[in-house]
Amino acid sequence: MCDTKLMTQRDLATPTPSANDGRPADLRAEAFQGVRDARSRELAEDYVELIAELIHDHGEARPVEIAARLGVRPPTVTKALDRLAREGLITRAKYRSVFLTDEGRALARECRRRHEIVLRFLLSLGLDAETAERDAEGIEHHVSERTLALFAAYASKS
Amino acid sequence: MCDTKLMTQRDLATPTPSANDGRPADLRAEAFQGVRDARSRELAEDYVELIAELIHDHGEARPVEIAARLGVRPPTVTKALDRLAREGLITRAKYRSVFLTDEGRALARECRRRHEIVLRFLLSLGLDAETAERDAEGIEHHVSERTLALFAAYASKS
DNA sequence: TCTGATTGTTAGCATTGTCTAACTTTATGC
DNA sequence: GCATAAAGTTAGACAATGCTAACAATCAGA
Ligand SMILES: [Mn+2]
Ligand SMILES: [Mn+2]
Ligand SMILES: [Mn+2]
Ligand SMILES: [Mn+2]
Repeated sequence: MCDTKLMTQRDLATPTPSANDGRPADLRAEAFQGVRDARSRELAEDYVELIAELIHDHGEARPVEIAARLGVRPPTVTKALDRLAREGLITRAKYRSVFLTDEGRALARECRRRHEIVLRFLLSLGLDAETAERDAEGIEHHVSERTLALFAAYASKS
Repeated sequence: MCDTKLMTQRDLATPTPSANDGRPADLRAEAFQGVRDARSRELAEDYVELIAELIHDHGEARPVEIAARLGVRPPTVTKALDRLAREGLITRAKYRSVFLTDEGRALARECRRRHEIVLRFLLSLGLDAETAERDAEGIEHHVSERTLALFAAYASKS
């Protein structure tokens, strides 16, 4: 039934010190931790960025609009907005539209900046607009300030 | 208690057709959906990539090593491996080391390729090694094949 | 001003991903 | 070969993120 040779613990223990050694294990773990942290912030970032945009373009941010633009169902938005309110990024009253707190507005500004730098960079690399927008939406949450600076420099130089 | 002016639904409804119009709402929703899909694949990708690397470098992939490199606790790994097995990416027996299925190996190869292209690209942009590794770990899951091609071209050209 | 359509919330479910505490199995070293 | 150390699993908790179905509030038009 089981055709894989069952190796016992420590079987091939000879470390085989090939490529990456030293203490990259720690650094790697930190990198992964950083990615997990970024992932936990993604949702809030996309929400506040979108809310700021809706307020700017339409005068207000309604849950139904947020849901449509994010491509999720209204109850998902309700729950997410509750979390954002709990985190102090927005204020809201039942059945009413959504407002950003100062903190939320600051985060939105920061996200919009990142988004635009990444997007402009991808476009300046020669990527088509649609793919650029798609990729930027994911990448924006995972670029360090340092990388962002390089992206901005490249985009303005080209 | 509530100092925000409570706007009623449709208050500032004048559409204010500023910048982005047309049907970008749909496209945006698709972009967000794509990011959500990518996010749901992130974990499996990092696991199989790491497992392949451990097998290559050390002859086997043990949960304790996986946990150390990812910076998570052993039970987290156990549960994740159960999911990967259920998805057909790995095979395993209790208390034994982990093996990749053909499908898992194929995914690992693909992830490694993406990871390396992104990493080389960031380095060729002038980013320091540590930040590059950090950012690559997050970005790799959100670059389209098209973007990847541009990254590869830039890196080899520079 | 009703009344039907639209919008929003609630309740309840499923999955993922993380943890700690406690337990079991395997490996190691004497 | 046994005792201890190390590795791995199980159980159970919890938060986040999504969904559907059902209900409630608001809006808009006749
Ligand atoms: Mn985004
Ligand atoms: Mn964005
Ligand atoms: Mn990664
Ligand atoms: Mn990777």
